[in-house]
Amino acid sequence: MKFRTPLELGLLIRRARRARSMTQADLARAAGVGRQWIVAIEAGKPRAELGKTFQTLAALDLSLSIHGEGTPEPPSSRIRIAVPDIEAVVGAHEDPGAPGAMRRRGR
Amino acid sequence: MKFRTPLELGLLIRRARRARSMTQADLARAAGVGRQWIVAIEAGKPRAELGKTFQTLAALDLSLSIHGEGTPEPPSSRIRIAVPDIEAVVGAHEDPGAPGAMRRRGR
DNA sequence: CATGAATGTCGTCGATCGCATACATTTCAT
DNA sequence: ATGAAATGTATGCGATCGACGACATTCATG
Repeated sequence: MKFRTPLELGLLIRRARRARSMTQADLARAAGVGRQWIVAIEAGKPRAELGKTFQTLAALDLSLSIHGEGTPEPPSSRIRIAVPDIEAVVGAHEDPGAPGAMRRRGR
Repeated sequence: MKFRTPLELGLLIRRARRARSMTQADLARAAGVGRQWIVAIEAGKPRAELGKTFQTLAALDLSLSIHGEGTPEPPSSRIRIAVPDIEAVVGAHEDPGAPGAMRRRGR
C-alpha cells in the first residue's frame, strides 16, 4: 500500500482503526495523543508531529517501509572523484574578463 | 526496509541522500525546507512536520508503504452487530445492586 | 422522539516549530 | 598543514501545534 501524502496516510490510518473496531477516542488513548489529534491526522493534516504519527501506527500495530522509485546507483563506497581544475586548464587560453563565469560544485 | 521510529527514518533519509551525492543544503533546496530542518530530521527529531517529511521523501524520489504486523480480521463491510441488552436479560435474575456493573461498547 | 455514541469544530493557552543568520566543528582533497 | 565544503549548533522571531473542554451534528437504537 504505497502512499506519498499526509492525506493518504490519514486514510490508511482511519481504515486500520476501523478494521480494529476502535473509536478515535480509543486510538487516541492507545497512542497517547489527544482525540483531536486523531481527527486531524485522519483528515490529512500536513503539519502533524512525526513522533505522534509513529506512536499512532504502533498503537495500530503497523509499521512503515520505504521504497525507491528508480534506485540511483549508490557510490559503492566513499569514493571522491578528483575534479580537474577547469580554471587552470582553460584560463590560460580564454579571454580575461570574459562573461559567463562558471560555478563550481562538489567538495 | 521496515522502521518504526523517527530516528530510523532519519537514518534512511540520510542514507538515500548520500546515495544521491546530495548535500544537506541540496536536499533542503530540493524539498523546499530549511537546511536546519534536514539536520533535524536526519537526527531523528520526533516533532518534525509530517508534510515536510513527505516533501523530502519526494525530493529523494522515495515513497512509503504500510504493513500490518498481525492483520486483524477486518469486518468485511459495515456490519453493525446488534448487541443484546445484557441488563434486560440478566437483570431479572441477578441480585439487585450486585457489584461489578458491566460497561457497554460500540454503536 | 429521546438517548447515547461517534465524529467534527471552536477557542484558549503554554510549548515548540522552522527559518534565517552566524558561528563552531568535522571531513576531505591537495 | 591549509583551505574549502559539509555538517552541527546557538539565538531570535513570528507562526503553529496539540491538549483540554465545550458544543454541534449525525446516526442507530429503543
